[in-house]
Order: sequence, then structure tokens, then C-alpha cells
Amino acid sequence: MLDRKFVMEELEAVQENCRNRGVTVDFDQLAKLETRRKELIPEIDETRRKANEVQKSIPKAKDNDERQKFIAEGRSLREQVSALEKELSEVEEQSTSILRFIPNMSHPAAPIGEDDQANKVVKQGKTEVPKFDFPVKDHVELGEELGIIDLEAGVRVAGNGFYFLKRDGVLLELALQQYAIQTLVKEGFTPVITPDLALNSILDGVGYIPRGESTQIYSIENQDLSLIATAEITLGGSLSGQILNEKELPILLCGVSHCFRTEAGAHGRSSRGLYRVHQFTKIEMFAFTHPEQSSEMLEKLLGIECQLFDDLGIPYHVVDTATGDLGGPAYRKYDLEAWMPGREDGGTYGEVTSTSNCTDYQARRLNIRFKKPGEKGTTLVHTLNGTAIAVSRALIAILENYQQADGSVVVPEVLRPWVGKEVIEPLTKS
RNA sequence: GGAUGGGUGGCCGAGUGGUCGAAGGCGACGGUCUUGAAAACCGUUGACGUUUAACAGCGUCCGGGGGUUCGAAUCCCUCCCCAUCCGCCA
Repeated sequence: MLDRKFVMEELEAVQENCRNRGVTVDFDQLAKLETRRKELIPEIDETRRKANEVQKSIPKAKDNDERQKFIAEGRSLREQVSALEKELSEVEEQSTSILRFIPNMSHPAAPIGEDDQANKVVKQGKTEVPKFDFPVKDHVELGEELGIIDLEAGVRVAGNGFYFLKRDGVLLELALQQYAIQTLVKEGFTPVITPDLALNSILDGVGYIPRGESTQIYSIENQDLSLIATAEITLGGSLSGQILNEKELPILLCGVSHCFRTEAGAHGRSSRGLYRVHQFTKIEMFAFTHPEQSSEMLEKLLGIECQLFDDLGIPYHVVDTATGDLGGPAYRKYDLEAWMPGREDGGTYGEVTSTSNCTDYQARRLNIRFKKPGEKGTTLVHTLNGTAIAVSRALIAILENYQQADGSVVVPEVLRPWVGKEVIEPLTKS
């Protein structure tokens, strides 16, 4: 959420930003509500002040008559206060519900455009796109032949969009987790295993909408909880309501969690196999920073993502995400798109990671601030998040890029310590 | 899930329904003293909103929400959380 005051003061810039982001907001209504809100607050304060004054005079009343008079006056003032407060809370609720739809402002350099078509490629990874002199298989075929991905069992047990990993698939997943965490710990991140569920108020603060028509979120019946779609939710929420010391910043966390997504309305679109699944494991980076550090931190997070995929030997490019594709909280976002040779016809780039600077947009709703020692007041922190490894998609990229003519798949060198072999061979039917 | 006891400022800890934003202590910060430090002494020490050019006011906040009352940290209801014991369980 943006700051109320900021929205009213910079109305034009906010409106333009909404246009760029493809979001329609009823600014007239918002302005009306905010005006009324600004009238009500001093009115309530003043009425309450009078009531307090009258109250204080009651014990000092000269006689019972005067006392009764004061009591009546006090009662009437309190009634006025509660009526005004009721109006204020209604006005505030309406105003907030509009405000919540206003997306974050956008970085001046972010490409302006409606959707991902406008995303700008800004960088290539170190690894070349592989040339195959044999018919390329996609990860679904490879995973089946290697006996490491069982989509059919997933369907039997939990329906479409679920899967089993088996044998070296399990080792690969664990290796990817180890690889990511080991790397991040060296970069100064504190590793964290978070809950896979979170309170709806936390989802809300981070910018996810827990319930409703087209929600991405699975919610738990009769409980105020949802399955998380990313550890961004739990990591961001972990410091909600806290006032940090400036000296503690930046705080770097890397979370391991499962991610659950309904993927409502996303069927059919390049979603074969593991690409769009309801559950996967993800290692997520999260940073709480000083406002002055956040731009630099975004580059750092991007740098780590690049290093992870360079060292995995996976070809990718980086895109600077266009305004219309930024979502609500992001001020700027970079996606890494890995080359997936088996995807669509002849291969295509598919998103494997994403890193965003959310500036103070999440911090405002989560109420995460910091304080400079010796100075009055508090300032909202900036929050950033970035995928280190989303296991399911990384798996696609590895299987498809590292496949060989005989149907085997070479294990990326950096993962070998945990997988324990150099090549994963197809199951031999005996 | 059952029983009991609790939730007060950065921490510990008082608090009779009315001048309590809240005693006292600790910590932190500033000062006096000292060559320097410690000790001692003095002072300052929450957040948010709002008014003001500023000084300074005003309002709200004692786990959350609701109620009683002219007035609630204090009484009532409810929810949450924590501790201990019991039950259950990986």
C-alpha cells in the first residue's frame, strides 16, 4: 500500500503510474473519502478534548446539581464522539479498500508497457544455448524414462498439477536446495525454514489476496490460514510490527519452503509437466534494507541469481519487467528466464527466478520500521525478495539442457557432491 | 483438548474506577565530578496521529475486539498469546 498522504499530494504521478500498470482506480471517490477523513479527525479530537475537560471537572463539582449538569454534558459529548468515530471508521475502510488496489510506484527505468511482451532483455547468461544433434526430449519424457518424475502417480493421489519425485529426482531436489543454501550462506544470508502456512493478515500485508474468485492461494477451511505461495510471505511477515535498529540493516534471510498455487485460470498455456504445478519447493531470498540500500540490494540479489544459474551451467537471459507486468508491490523487477530446449517447438525461455524491490510498499502494511539511535521517529524499511532456486523449474532446465543422445542426463558439476554421480541413466526395462 | 496462573513502556515491575502515559528499578543517552574511566549525583529517555514557521499544544495507545460508566490499565464479556501440570501425538 502506498502512503495516503503521498497519494493525495502526488495524485497526478500516481494516476499516471496506474495507467502504465494497467490498473483502474476510482480516484474521485478516493479524494472525497480522504477529504472527509481529514475533516473528521480534528473534529473527533476536539470533541474528545472537550469531553475530557468536562470529565475532569466532575469530581470538583460544587454540588450535586452542578455535578449532574456536567455528567449530562459529558454524556452528550461522548455520544457525539462515538457517532463521529463510527463515520470515520466507515470512511477509512472504504478509502483503504481503494488505496489497497493502487500499485507501487515504478522505477523510472522500468520499461513501460502492458504485459510481458514489453519486458526488456538486459543481460545474457554465461552459458551458450546448447545445440543438439539428436531429437530433443522435454523434461516430461526425460523424467519418465529416468524414473525420477511420476506425474501419473501425482494425478492419482492429488490430481492434475501434482507429481512425485523419485530416485535421483529426490537427490536432485535436495542437491539444488543444498547448492542454493550453501551459496547464500556464503553471501551472508541467514537460512530459515519457514511455516508452509500463514495467517491471512500476513498474506494480505505482503500483497497476496487470500480469498476470492481468481486467487492463487489455497486457504484452509474454517481457519484464518492459507498455504503460502512463496516463502516471501512468511519471511516478510516474520518481522511484522517490529521496530528494528538501523544498525541491524540490512537483514538477509533465505527461506526454504514449499509453495502452493492454485494456478486458477492458467491451464493449457505452456504448462506441461513441471512448469506450472500446484506445489513445489523453493529457496527464497529476502532482504529488509534501509531505503537508501534497496536499489543496490536488488542488483545484489540479481547477481546471486545469475551466479547460481551460471554455475549450474544453464543458459538464460535477464529481463527488466515492464510496468504492466510488475504486479502490485514491486517497484522494479528482474526475471531470469532459462532456456528450456524441450518447451514448445524447438525450445523457449521460461521464467525460473524473479527478484523485486518492493520499496516500502509491503513494509507499510506489515508495519516494519527501523529507528536511528538517538533520533526521534521511525522509518519504514524497504523489502526485497528474489528466487534463489524454484526446484521444479530448475529441474526442467537441468534435464532439458543436460540431456544426451542416449537419453541420459549429465548432472551439473556443482550438484554432484550431493547427487553422488555424474550421469543419471534411463531405467533399463528388465 | 482439560486445569491453573499470567499478559503494563527497551527490559524487570507497581498500580484504590477520576490530574496515570502510568510509581520504582535496570538499561540507554546527556551533564557534573575525573588526567581518563568507574562510582556517585543531576537530567533526559515510547509509538502513532493532528495543529504550528517554530516554541509548544491536543488526541489515541497498558495483548486484540466488544460492553458497563460522565469517566476504565483498574469492572464485565469474548478472542488471542505465554507459562506450568495432565491428556494426545511425530
